[in-house]
Amino acid sequence: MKSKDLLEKNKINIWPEEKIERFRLTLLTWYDENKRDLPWRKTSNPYYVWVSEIMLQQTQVDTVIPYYNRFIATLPTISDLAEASEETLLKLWEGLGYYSRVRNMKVAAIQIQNDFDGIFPKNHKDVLTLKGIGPYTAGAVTSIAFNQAHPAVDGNVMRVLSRLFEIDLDISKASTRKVFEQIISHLIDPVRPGDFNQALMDLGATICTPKNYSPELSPVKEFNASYINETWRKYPVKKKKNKVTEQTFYTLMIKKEDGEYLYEKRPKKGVLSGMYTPIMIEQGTLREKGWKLFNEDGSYKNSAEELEQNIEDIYNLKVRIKDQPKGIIKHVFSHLKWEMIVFEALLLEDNAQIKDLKWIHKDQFDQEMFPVPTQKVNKLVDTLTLF
DNA sequence: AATACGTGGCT
DNA sequence: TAGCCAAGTAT
Repeated sequence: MKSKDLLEKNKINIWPEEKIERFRLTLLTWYDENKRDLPWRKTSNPYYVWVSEIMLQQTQVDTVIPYYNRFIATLPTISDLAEASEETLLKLWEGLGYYSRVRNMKVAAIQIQNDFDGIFPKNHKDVLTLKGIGPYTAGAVTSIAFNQAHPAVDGNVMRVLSRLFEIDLDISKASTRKVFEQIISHLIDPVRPGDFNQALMDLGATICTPKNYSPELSPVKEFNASYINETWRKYPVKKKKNKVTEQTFYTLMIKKEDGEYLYEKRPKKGVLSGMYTPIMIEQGTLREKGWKLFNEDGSYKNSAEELEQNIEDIYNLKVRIKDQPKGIIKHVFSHLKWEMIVFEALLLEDNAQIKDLKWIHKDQFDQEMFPVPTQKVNKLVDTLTLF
């Protein structure tokens, strides 16, 4: 669909040129005086801008800063990234979440070596071919690093614009982003497109916030139709999320006498792919159909014998499991909740032939990459009483 | 088009 | 607290 059709269809009236120019000036003046001092704003190196934009996906600025500094200090060039091992990369990303982001960055770095002579491409279409770079990130990097007038529409921008123009479209729908990109293509400052995009995001992050929003404090309130019409509480329109799936796992900290603990590498697909967790058995998937560790009244059964039998059947490991759980750990993902009922166990006999098992000494925990649920379980190690 | 994919902060 | 929210992308 042509851009004009897209805006007309949604009854969005773009301002006259004179008003657009006043808006640019007002926004950029505010930005120049109020922009946040962020490490990636000290450079226009496209590699650094790229790293920051990937880290900032669905992640708050304060969380990203230390990760960003460590990442570029460790891997200062694109070729460093292309040659880095998966373990190095995951350790640098440990705790940030959405780990496919860093795996994709390595793929993209190799793409840059192979397809673009090792130099980050300037052409917007070329940038979009890079793994892990979608419409937002392509617009952000080309506008910020190369000063090209491409929209960079993220959640902030959609929230700001939906309030400015009283847009009723559901911002949680993928198709909606294109409408906002059309608006930006009209508004964006042709001289300072990178600053314009960042100004809109800063405005969304600091003033035009999701909660505790006070439109009268905005530097662009005179342009804000929802403020003028007192409809600002309606925007943005966003569909509520569905409830997340809840899963309960019997989680085993299996220990050897020498202080090593057993971990299992997760499958290549799915949540926390390729990362290590303790042995986890989902409640309801045990061999004994319907077997549970709890009595009907919610109290614990006084024996983990059946769980031991399942471990032997599945892993060829003979273990002695302590009867009472060591603790219950809850971890919330974006799309599911885990409840981990943690038991300590002692290895009696190891006939395992599954290669994705790994013994790790507790003194080595700091050197290993663990996802946060595993880190939470690991914290219980110091409290283990053993047998 | 809808869903999978982490984590931490805030109310 | 349970739910929402944060500079999205891949499939």
